[in-house]
Amino acid sequence: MLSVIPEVFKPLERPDTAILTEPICMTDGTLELTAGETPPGLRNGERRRGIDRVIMLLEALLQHRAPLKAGDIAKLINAPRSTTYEIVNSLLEAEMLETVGNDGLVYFGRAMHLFGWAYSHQNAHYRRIIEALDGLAAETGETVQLCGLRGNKYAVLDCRDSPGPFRISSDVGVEVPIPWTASGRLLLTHMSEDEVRGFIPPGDFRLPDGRLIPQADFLADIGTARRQDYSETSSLAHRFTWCMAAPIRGNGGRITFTLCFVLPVDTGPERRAELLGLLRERATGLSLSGRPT
Amino acid sequence: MLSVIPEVFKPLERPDTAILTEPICMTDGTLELTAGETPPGLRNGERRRGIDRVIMLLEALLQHRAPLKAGDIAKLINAPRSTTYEIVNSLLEAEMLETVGNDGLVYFGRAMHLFGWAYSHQNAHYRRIIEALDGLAAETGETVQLCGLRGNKYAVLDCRDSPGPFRISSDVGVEVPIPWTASGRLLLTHMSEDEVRGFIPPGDFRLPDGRLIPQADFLADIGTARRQDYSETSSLAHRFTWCMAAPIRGNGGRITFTLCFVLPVDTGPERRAELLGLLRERATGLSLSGRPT
DNA sequence: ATAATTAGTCCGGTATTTCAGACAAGATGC
DNA sequence: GCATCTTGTCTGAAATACCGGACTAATTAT
Repeated sequence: MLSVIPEVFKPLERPDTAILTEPICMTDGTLELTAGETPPGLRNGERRRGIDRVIMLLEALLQHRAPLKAGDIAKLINAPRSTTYEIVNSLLEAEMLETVGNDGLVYFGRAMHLFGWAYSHQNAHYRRIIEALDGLAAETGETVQLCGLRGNKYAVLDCRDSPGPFRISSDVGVEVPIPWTASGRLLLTHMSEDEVRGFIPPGDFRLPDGRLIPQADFLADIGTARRQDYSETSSLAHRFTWCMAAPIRGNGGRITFTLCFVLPVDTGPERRAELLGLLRERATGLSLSGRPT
Repeated sequence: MLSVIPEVFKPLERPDTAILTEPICMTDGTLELTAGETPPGLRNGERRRGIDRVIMLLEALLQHRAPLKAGDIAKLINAPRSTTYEIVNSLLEAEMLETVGNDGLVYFGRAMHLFGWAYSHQNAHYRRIIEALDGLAAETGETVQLCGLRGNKYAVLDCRDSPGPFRISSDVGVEVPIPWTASGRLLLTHMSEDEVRGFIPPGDFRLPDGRLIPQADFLADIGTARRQDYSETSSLAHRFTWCMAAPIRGNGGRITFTLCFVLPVDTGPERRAELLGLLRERATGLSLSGRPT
């Protein structure tokens, strides 16, 4: 089965750390020919399904986090211009996309909002989780996040920012390498070491500041998280943060979400202990089943 | 240009008041043949694009407001079973859909949540609107809604329910005939009378209790709304509600959203006046441009 | 037990959609 | 002013995605 997620976004094969955040892949006509050589695995005249184009388009918009012109989308997702215009117009008509301003920019539309709303409100479980998120934020005044996996990356699904000046929470929906996060360790506790090794793109072990997390350490962390049923990291993705995460288990006992606090790294130990206790209590209260034996 | 929205959902041609909320269109094989006659306008072997199927599928899920099995989706959107399975699997892989439980049910997935979040947070305007919604709800304790158009229907885009026992707010995303609502009158103020006549499906003038709104009255209401710059209705969609709506204008001076209160019909006049003042003040504060001259 | 319905997968042919490229008009650069 | 790039639309042709239908299991009804 052909995976739809294109190599552009998720360099599974050769992770040249080419994580897409800016429109870097501007393969214009000339460049495509000169650097041709047909990068092994992708034929030149590759024809794709409309559905797959749609998925790639939406994913690209999400990663870009800002309105884009149809032409730029075409370059980003590596699709013919004519096709892209066609698809964009279809999605506009369905209100899944919306024009922004008067320069031909498009972004997500009303329909997406409603679909997302349906996702997060139709099942009682998610609603209770959001209430807990609100509660934790209100009671503690700290930054709280709901996290989960998306493919082989970690993503914040929702968050409540601390009202204070300490605001480093990553944006909702931005994909982050799993080893950068405390939650990531919990979210992999259901995997064997081999599965983990095969799952994480090698480039994801390099932190934003250049440090490299030894794979063995990461695997050990996962073991610790499994034993403790929570996970903590300090100064990993950001130098000044202390993160703590607690698991929410789905039907199969598997960890599907985590709740986590993002604290200033100089938070005192007793305050941390207090917050951790609160976090774990709420998270287990939200789990649909206990820890697998 | 072929509109993607299928007749199943929006009975434009012959509005037999067949608004779809329950899976009523279960045209099983036999019935399809007996009742055949090829309902004019739709050929039997009609082949459609994958994209269009996707749009119809998502729209059907939204209207149904509950997880569905692949087979039922196929019936609902009138698509071949094999195609539907194929599409559902593609969307599952992209996490735009998600399996629910263990009976092959599917519903919106994580990706949709993120797309929707992106829609509602990326532009500062919408964020400010949500803050206003929260503020109005907190200050007044009443039910507040953000509304807009979706195609030729009205839809609640977000809401804050009153904490009290009075809870009749319609669900976010449910499509409602425009003439049933106060907001609907405001949202059509940019149209000429002829445009309105062509826009509203005739069946939409019939209220849920069977009463019929004369088209002339409705057109007059729109005129009043245009003049007053707000709109009120009582006991229209529900017998016991008093609705008031105030416009939020987009870039072109056109009304793109409305804020509205849904009150118990016995709310006193002075309280109503107070609430209306507050509502109009907040709404105009959110508009990007003034009333068109 | 037998029949009938449903769930999920698979396959070959063809109606359709995607694709490449052309084109005009606008924008931008020098 | 002329060259270059971009935007948006259109068209013909070919690759293929969608469709119908077949098939197996599982489930339910009679």
